[in-house]
Amino acid sequence: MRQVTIYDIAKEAKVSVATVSRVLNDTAPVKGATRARIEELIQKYNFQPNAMARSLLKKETGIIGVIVPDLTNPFFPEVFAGAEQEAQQEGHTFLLSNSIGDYTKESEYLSILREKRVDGIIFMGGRINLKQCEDHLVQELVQHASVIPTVLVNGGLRNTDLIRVATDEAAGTALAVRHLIGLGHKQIGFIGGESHMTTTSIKLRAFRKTLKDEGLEIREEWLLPDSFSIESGKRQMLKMLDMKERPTAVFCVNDYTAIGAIKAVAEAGLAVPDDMSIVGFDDIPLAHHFIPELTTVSQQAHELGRMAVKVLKTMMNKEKVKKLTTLDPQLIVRQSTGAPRP
Amino acid sequence: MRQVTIYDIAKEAKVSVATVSRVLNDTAPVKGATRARIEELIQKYNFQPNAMARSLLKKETGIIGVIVPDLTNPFFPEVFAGAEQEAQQEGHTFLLSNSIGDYTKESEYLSILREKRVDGIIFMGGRINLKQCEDHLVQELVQHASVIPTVLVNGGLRNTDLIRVATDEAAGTALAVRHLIGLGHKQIGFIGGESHMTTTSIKLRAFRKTLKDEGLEIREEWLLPDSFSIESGKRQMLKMLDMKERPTAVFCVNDYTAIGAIKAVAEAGLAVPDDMSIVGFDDIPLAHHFIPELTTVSQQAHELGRMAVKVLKTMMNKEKVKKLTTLDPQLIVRQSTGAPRP
DNA sequence: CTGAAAGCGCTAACAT
DNA sequence: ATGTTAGCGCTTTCAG
Repeated sequence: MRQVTIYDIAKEAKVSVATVSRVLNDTAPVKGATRARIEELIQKYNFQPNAMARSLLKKETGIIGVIVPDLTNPFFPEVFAGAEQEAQQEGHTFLLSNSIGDYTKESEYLSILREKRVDGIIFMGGRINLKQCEDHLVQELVQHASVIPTVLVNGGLRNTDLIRVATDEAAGTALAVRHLIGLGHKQIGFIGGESHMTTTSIKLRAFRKTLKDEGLEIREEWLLPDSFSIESGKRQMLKMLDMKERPTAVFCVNDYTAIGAIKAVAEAGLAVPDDMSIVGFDDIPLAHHFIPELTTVSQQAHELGRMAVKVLKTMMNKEKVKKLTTLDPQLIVRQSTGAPRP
Repeated sequence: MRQVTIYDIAKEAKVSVATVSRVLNDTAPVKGATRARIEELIQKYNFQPNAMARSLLKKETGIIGVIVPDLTNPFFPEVFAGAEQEAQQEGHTFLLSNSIGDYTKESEYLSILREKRVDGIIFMGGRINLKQCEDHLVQELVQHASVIPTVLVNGGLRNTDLIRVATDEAAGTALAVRHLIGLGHKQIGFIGGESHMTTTSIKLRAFRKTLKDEGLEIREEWLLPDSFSIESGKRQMLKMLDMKERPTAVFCVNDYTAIGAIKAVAEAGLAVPDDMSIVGFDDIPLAHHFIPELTTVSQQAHELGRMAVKVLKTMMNKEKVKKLTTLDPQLIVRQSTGAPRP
């Protein structure tokens, strides 16, 4: 069934398409009677103008493309919701895709977004979280970004000046570690995170710096990166519990590893936080439903999403934007941290 | 910076746009040399054809619109991931929007999707989960569906023949209740769910039917709908624990209420499952990380998403489809259910 | 194998 | 206040 066009309306209303367009967009005065007639027809046929035809000449689609690594990770829907809220007013819509961290897929989506002439791109995960990113992947993104306003969320690419929005993970780490120190801990470990990802190295560096600044010793054997899963948290905590001398508290790179660590402690018949304080990162929903409720650092995912489109909007207006917009993370103190046993 | 067009390529290659189009779409033989020259230019300028111009005349956009009530609820990202996987091959992309269950917002998005001429719509949540839906909301959706292939996921609209894909919630409920009965429970309660939503009434009806079929008594005071939150589960379980005579097991409408119920039991100093068996519904990630791990019914969210686009694809091909495609839920037995105390 | 030209549905000068 | 017309960037006959 062919959709009705502006021509059909015009013909039946006995006016030109220009007039119909005028009432559609309220872009010039139209006589009351004519307008009424046209509006009636629009109602009658339930006419909705073809956005593509319009975009073709206006050169804007009202669409923002979003690439996330894994929507199944609760962090991203939260960012998305924030972005959506901020985009609401301007009536922007989102083309969303999961890259599953697969660089090929990222490239494909980038192409699709480009073909669809989206007004802007929000890029998360994958290549922008790598400590070392292959050159052609960098170039590709730079190329796209030179044509379409693009903002990288919680990531970046060395030697480029791509616009970024990020929570200050180093500050977040410092917040968490200071909290532990404030509680009286002097022996603190680090668990989780893949070493080739920036989020891990940023946190690890901040971790070391904070300990050092506070005059505490850094014990290399208590630095146990691995991956981001619950399993890996469990594994590394098990390893830690096996040591003759072990920390009284650990900082985990994210909430999943923290939960894994807690499980390991519990299964070893020890108590959190009495025998071991544990702090996570991200504040996923699970964090405050878990028992014990997890002390963690909130990345303000929602705010991150809002900020990303805010920045994107100013880019689309061709105004100047800062290369890096930073968001302050927040420490959420709950039950998994406490003073060490005397 | 104006994007390069097929004309720019054509001019520089000294051929007509038709020829460029031919190599772009491999739609007719082109002499090797010419083709090479053109491909080189395409490379050089990083040319990507404008999808809108193409869609304008092909009358298809390669976009599927998805309306979900709340992406922050882990069920939906899972469905989305399934849909994405299935759509992959055909290269379809998704325009996603959160309606927050707000009917006005649903209407807005429906309009936008229509204007953008998406190839199909996947509709979830909101009005299609209402026992009683206002007529104009029904009509609106029917109208859109008459123009754009639309599938309703886990919901429906009375007196319409909109295409639906859904997990069989009644069967899932029966599965859970039979499991409880098989364990030896004879006194079983029902917790959670808003009464005006179909998911609640479907489950409640199946609950009653199963008890009856198994020859068990239905105690009206043990039927406690409320809402879908953790809080409501807790609240109703508290109420139940206060009764002089109480069930030994409860079926909760979803995992959140089940978790709330468990918390209430734990805080009352009782044990799950020894003092109270609890079964949830949905199998959200939290379900198997919670302590005790939750016995629940999986809706097969991922499969649901795949099926939805599968159905959508056949609709887009103008082939016949069943009005209702049903998916069998699965019982996932974990730790929150067991035999009642003797 | 290649080119010319019509047209997809709409907007925006430019006329009237 | 309204109509005419030229595109927006692409695909697709129809000729050659």
